Amino acid sequence: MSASSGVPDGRRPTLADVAARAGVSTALVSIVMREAKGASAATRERVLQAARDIGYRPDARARLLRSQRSRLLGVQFGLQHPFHTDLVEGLYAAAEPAGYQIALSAVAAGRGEQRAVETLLDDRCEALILLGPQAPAARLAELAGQVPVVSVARRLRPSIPGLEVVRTADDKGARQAVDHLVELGHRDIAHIDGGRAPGAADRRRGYRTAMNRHGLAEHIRIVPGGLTEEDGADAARALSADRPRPTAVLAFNDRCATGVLDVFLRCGIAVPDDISVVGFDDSHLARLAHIDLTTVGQDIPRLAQLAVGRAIARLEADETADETVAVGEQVIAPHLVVRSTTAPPR
Amino acid sequence: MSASSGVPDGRRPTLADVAARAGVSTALVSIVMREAKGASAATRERVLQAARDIGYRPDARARLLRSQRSRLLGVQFGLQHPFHTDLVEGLYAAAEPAGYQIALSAVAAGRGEQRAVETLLDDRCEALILLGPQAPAARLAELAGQVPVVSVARRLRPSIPGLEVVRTADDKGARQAVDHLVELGHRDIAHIDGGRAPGAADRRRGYRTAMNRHGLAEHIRIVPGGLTEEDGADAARALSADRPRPTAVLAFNDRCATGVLDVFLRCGIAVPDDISVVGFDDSHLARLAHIDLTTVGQDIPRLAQLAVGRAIARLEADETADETVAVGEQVIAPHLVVRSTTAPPR
DNA sequence: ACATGAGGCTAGAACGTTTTACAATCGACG
DNA sequence: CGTCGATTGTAAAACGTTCTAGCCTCATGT
Repeated sequence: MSASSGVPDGRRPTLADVAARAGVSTALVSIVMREAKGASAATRERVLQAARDIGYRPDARARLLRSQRSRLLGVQFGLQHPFHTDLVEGLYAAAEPAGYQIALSAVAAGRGEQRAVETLLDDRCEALILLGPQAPAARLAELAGQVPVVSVARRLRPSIPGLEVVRTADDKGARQAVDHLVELGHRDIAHIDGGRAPGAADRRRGYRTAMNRHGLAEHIRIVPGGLTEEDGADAARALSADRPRPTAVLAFNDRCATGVLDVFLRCGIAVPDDISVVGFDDSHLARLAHIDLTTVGQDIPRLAQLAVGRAIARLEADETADETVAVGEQVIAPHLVVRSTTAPPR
Repeated sequence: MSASSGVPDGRRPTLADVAARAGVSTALVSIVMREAKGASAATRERVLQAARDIGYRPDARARLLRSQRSRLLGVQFGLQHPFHTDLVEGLYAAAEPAGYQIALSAVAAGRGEQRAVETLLDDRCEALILLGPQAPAARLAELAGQVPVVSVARRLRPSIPGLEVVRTADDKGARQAVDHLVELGHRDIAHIDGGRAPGAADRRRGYRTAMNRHGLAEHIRIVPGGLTEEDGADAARALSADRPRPTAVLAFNDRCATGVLDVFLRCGIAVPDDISVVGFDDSHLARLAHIDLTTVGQDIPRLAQLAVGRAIARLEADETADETVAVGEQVIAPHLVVRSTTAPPR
């Protein structure tokens, strides 16, 4: 029996209710609500008052069912990846001022990318922003055929039409990490890789070329890893049994590095005294003082800004049939953040 | 020029397209797509084939514009709270088998609860599941007047109609933590509280009564804190200057505890040798071996399951005008998880 | 032979918006 | 004094579904 809403029955108030109360047509109410021109200041105020009175809120679904534009950007992200949640925060910040909404769809245990993307598509998102997508390139190409797609942090053949890539120069990042370690005096530097994860191939390559460049070819050691703490832990266990043990490790990402730190800690291997550890991403995780991880920083706000920018550019271009948007790929530079998990070898 | 879609122009295929191709009415296609009864096996197959041919996917917006039920549960969560992301994972797992969809709306820097809830409402969610909402009770009551609301982890006057509460027995949790510390031999136990955060009052009270019960009334010390690492760090700095310094600290939650650990670490105060630290939530964070925090565990999958269950119960009850759902509040027991940040005092 | 009922299907009206096309009013200008 | 162009407003047709009512057809029971 809550009388907070102005309509008698339980229904949510609609345009028609507002129109009736203000004594105008629904079309006019629509004009006022959209802040379009075509209404006098006086009626505008009268309509707004009526809307306030009965607690009217436009129905987003109906609205975008009618108007072709939904101004909705679908975002797929990994719930448990700090790097992704940081990115999402940036995406909100970039999209809302530009007049676009974000629709979130999480990838989690029991909910794969396929499912995540499907729900976004069903919601009629105009473009898809995929954070570190793992789907096969063919699948992404297929998607890009239906709707503009921005892949963040995953490199892809730039020739796929309708597909934009925004990413950090992963190879360069790995190189920076190796340079830093070499500068500290390390020679035996291992890399725990990310397997087939987005960016893994580039980081692997960056590591390899940097090692070669420093004349450390024979010390190249790549341990299979992954992108979770568990993957890092497994790799670290393998590594700590190796002889000679490397004096430094570059992990695929911060989560992986955290797993590495854990294992070393429990085995009594001191970081950074016995071994140095470098992560990748500079997510929230790395900044926790208890972890305080030296890591390769990605410029997260920038990545988010660019991703939204590319998606929107694509949309507005499609609208005007303007073909001058063929950028395809934006690569931005990483920068090393030195914290306390790296030091000269003993 | 991508011919992947079966319709000539760029349009997304609709019911009508499928109907035309299969040579039936749109109503029948609708019946088939919804797996409703009223179509023969033969035509059913023919329609499905046509749908596949042209790559038809139902339009979620149009669908729920028409059908009164949207089967959509709106979830408000804090992007940066591991406890929340863990919960969201559980919510997906609970909702999808029940035939409900989850719509996510994040609270983040620059995007408050008000905004988060508004977008959910605009999307015509049938019910709202709010994770640790901080909004004033009056606001929540107002919301609950419009739509069933489930508050997770935030206690509220159970008398508010349309509002369900699912939470952990926070007071009991705090008591368990204090009991554990007392058992280890601690007497001087401080509490860094959560201020006005959800659950903070109960945890404060639980701490206080437990201390009293153990005859440690004069050692009660409550330091103002909050729910982020920064809040914990500030409190820890204050605490480490105090004389006598407490031998144990119960922090408001895991994030706060992490901040505490950081500061102690940097000040050269050893945990658990010089001081024991207990967190709250048992989120991902606490389990990171580098942190390995003794904490009060909340049964996250259970909380999620119950939250979805209550929301759905409410909806189905409203539907049948059945008034037997007045549960209002579900409180579930916490359990202490002992890890490596607690030990007997020196 | 005739009602009865069930299965299979369709026409057409919703749902709550936006959009298009057009009508009325009014001041100004020739 | 008629005509023009703004301005302010409206009626009605979309948008892509679901839902209600009802129409066939055919088998069944009497």
